[in-house]
Amino acid sequence: MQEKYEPQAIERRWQEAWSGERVFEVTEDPSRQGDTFYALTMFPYPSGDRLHMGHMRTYTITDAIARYQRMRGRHVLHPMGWDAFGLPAENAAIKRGIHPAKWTWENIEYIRDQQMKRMGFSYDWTREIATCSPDYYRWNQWFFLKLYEHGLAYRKEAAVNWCPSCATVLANEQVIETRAAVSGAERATAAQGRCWRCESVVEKKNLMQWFFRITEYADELLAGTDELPQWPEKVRAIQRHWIGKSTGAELVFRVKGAVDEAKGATEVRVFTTRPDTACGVTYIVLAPEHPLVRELTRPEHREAVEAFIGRVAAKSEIERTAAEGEKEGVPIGAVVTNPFTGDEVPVWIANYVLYEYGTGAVMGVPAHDERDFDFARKYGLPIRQVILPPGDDPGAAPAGSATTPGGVRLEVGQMQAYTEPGTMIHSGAFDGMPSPEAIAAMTRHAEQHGFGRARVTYRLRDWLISRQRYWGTPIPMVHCPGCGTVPLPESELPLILPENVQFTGHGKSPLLSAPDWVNTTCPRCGGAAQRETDTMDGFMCSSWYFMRYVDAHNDRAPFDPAKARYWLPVDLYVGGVEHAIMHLLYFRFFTRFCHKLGLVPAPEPVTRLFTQGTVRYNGQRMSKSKGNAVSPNDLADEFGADTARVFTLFAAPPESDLDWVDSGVEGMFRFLNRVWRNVYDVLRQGGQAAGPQSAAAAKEMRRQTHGAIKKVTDDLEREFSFNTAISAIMVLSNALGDHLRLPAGEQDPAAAREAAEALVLLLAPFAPHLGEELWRELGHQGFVAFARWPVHDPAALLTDEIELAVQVNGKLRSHVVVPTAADADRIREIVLADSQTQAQIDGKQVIKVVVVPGRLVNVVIK
RNA sequence: GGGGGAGUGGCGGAAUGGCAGACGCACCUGACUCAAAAUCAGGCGCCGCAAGGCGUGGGGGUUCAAGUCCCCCCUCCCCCA
Repeated sequence: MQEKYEPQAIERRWQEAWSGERVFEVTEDPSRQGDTFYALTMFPYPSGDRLHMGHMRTYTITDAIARYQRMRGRHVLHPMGWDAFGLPAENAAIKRGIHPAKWTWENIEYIRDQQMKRMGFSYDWTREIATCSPDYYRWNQWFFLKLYEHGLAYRKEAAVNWCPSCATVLANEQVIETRAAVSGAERATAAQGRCWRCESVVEKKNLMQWFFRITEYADELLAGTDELPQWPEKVRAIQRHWIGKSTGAELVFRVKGAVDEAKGATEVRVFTTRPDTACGVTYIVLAPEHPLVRELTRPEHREAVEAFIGRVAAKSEIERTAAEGEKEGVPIGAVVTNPFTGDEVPVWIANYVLYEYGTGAVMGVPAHDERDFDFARKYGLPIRQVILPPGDDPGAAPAGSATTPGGVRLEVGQMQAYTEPGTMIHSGAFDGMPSPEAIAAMTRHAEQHGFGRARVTYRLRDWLISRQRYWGTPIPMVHCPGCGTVPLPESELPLILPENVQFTGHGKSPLLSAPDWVNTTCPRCGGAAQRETDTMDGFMCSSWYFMRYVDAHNDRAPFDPAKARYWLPVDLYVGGVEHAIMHLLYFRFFTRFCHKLGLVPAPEPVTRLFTQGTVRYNGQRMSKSKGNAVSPNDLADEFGADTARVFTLFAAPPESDLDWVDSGVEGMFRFLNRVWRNVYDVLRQGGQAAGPQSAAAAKEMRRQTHGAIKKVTDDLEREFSFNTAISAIMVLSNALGDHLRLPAGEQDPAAAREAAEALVLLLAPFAPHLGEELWRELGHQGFVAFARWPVHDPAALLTDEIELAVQVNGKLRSHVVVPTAADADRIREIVLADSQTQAQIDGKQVIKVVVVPGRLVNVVIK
C-alpha cells in the first residue's frame, strides 16, 4: 500500500471502475420488489454558468443516502437528467448567435462529464434524460393531449402576467415579490409583482392562452398536504396557503332600478367568508375589471370610473392587494339592496378587489373588516356595527358613537374594526346569537329565500402554461378556420421544434418566423390550418420527469406502469425550498392526474421531501453572478472530490445554510489523510499477535468501534445528521490513531483491524473513492459500495466500571467511579462516602438522593 | 398582520429534561527542524493568582435537575398578505 494519500489518481480509477463494470445500473428485479429505494435530486438546468458547490451539496446529500441504502441491501434507483428547456438558452441565441440546442447540449456534456462524474455520484447514467430531446418532450405533448381529453387543458382570453424583459407570459406562481425592491425609501414601489427569473416588474396583458385546470384538484391537493408526514411542515404550510381555501357564502344583492331587467344586469353576487356580518354592509365593491361595471355605471360617474380603471389596470395583483398599499376607489352611481335588511347601499369599484378571486365582488363591512374600515374612513362611508365583542353591553352602543339613519355611525377616529367572534346585534332575527353560529344560520336563511348559497373559493388559479418563446415543447394543437382548435392525433407525435427560426425576443413566438412549420393541414378536415405557436412552460417537463426515469427509453409510452409500480413513489426527494409552490405543486397535480389514469401506484409523488440549505461564501449565497462560486473542479484538482463531499456534509446540518470556509476544507483533507495513515499503519502491523498487556486497550478499541457504528447508523436512520455522523467517524479515527501509538506490547492488531474496517465502511457513503481504495487494500474483492453496512455488537459497549457525575443541589461537585452493575443503593453508598461530596454536604441534612442510572447522582441537602 | 423557523465560545456547530460547548476551524504552547511547512503532544467559554463564581437573546415559572418544558418580551431569517 502506498504511504501517501493521493486522491486524484484514486478517484479517476474508481470512477472508471464503477462505470466500466456498470455497478450503479439497475433493472427491475421481481425478487427485490418492496425492497427498493428511489433517491432523487431535483434535476439541474444545464446553464452556461456550470455548477458550483452550492449545487453539488444537494447531489452529495442524495448520493450519501443512496449509497447508505445500497449498503443496507436496498435496490437503489438513483438517476440524473437535465431540465433543458428554458429562456437562458434562447437568450444565448439572441446574444451570441448560438442555436439553443447546441448551447444546451454543450452545457449538458460539460456538466455531466467534467463536473458530476468527477464528484463520484452513484448515478445510473443509462436512465439519463434531457427534456429538450424529442424522445422526452413528445410525452409532454402526449400528456397535454391527455389533459385536453379530460377537459383539464383549455384556452381562454385572460388578463395574464407579462414579463416585458422575458417577453413572455408567466404563471401566477412565477410572479414573486422580491426583497431587493423593499428598502426603506422604495416603500411605494415595494409591493410589485416581479418575474421569478429576471425580477422585472410584471405587467398585465389580455391574451388568449392555454391553461391547465389545476383548480379542479384544489381540494385533493389541499387534503393531500395532511398525508405527507415526511414533508417539511414549512412546505406543506406554503402549499396550503397557496391553495387558499375559503369557506363562506355567495350572496345576491339586487340592483335598484336596473337599467334593463331583461338583460340580466339586475343583481350583484358577492363572495364573503363572513356572512354573519351581512347586516353591517354599508357598500358593495366590484373589481374594476368586473363586466357589470360597464352596465351599472351611471352616466354622471362614467368619466371618473373610466379614469380610475385606467390607473388600476396596469398594476399587479400583489401591488393592489398589499396591506400597506393605499386603498382607492370611486362610486359608480348604482345602488343595491341588502337582502337581509332591505337597506340600500351604494356600489363602488376599488383597487383592492380582484376579479379573478371569488365572484370579483365583495361586500363592505367596515365595522368588522380592517380593509373595509380603512376604505370607509377614507371615503366617509357609514360604519354599522353588527357584532358585539364579548363582555360589551348589548343594550348600549359603544362609547363615542352617534346614531345615523341606516345604522350606528361610530366615531371612527377612536375605533377600529372588530374582526373577532361576538354576539349578533342590529341583525333582526339573528340578534343575540353567537356570531360563529350566525354564519351557518344566515347562509341557510339566504338559501331558503333564494338570495344566496354556501360556497367555497380558492386562491389557487389555473396554471397558465403558454409561453411566447421558442425553446420549449410545442403545443400539439392546430387552429383551423373551419373546425376551430383541433388536437394533433397521437400518431403525429412528436411535433418537432423547427430549427430555423428568428430569435428576436420581441414578444411574439419565434415559431411564427417558420411559416413552413406553422402552416399545416387540419387533422380533422384536411383544410389549410395553422399550428399553435406558443410553447409549454418548462415546469411541464419537471412535473413528471421522475416517472420517466423508471423507463427512460420507452418509445411507445411515457413509461411502463409496471415499472412505475416497481419503483414509485420516490422514497427521498432532495431540493431547494424555493420550489415549494411552483414545481412541487405542479408535480403533485400531475401525479394525481396520472394516478387517476392508472399510470402510477400512488397519488403523491414523493414519500419524503428534504429541503437543503443554501451554500454561502463570503457572506452571500454562492452564485456565479455574485462572483463567489467555488468550483468543484478546482477542489477536485487540489484536494479530491472526497474532501469536497465530506466537508460539505460536515460543515452544517444539511437543512441549514452552510458557510463555505476554505480552511475548513483543508481540515477535512487532513482528516482523510489521517484515515489513510491509520489504515496504512494497521496493514503494516497486520498479522502480529496481540501484545501481552493488550487486553484493556483491545476492549477500549472495540468499545470505540461499536460505539461509532451505532452512532453513525442512528444519525443516518433518524435524521440526516451527516455532520454528527462524520464527527463520530472522526472520533473513531482518533481512537484508532491513539491505539496505534501505544507501545507494541499494549496493542491488539485484531481490534485495530476491526476498527479500520468499520472506519472504511462508515466513511464509504461520504468519501466513496477513498472507501473503495482502502477496502481493496484491506483485502476485500468486491466494491465497498455494495459491502454490508456494519452492525454494532451491544456487548462491546459494556464496561465494568462507569463514571458518574455527582451534583449537590443541582450543581456539579464531584465524580465517582462505580461498578456498572451497582444498583441505586450501592451507588448512593459510594457517593455519600466520596470525600469531595462529603465536604459539600458539610454536616447538613441529606433530604434525597436522585440516582440517574449511567449518568449522574444528585444529592439534595438542606 | 398571519404562518414557518432560528438566537449556544473568536467561527461552523454538539447535547432522548441529567456533567453545556462533542467534532472541526482559528488561535496559543511544546516536540521534531538550520529554518519553515507538514506531522505529533498539549491547551483553548467568561471573570479570577487561586479557591471559586458566572454562563445557551432578556424576564418570570415548573422540577431534585432546564439550552431543552410553560408564560411574557426582544432580535433576526423565510413564506404569504
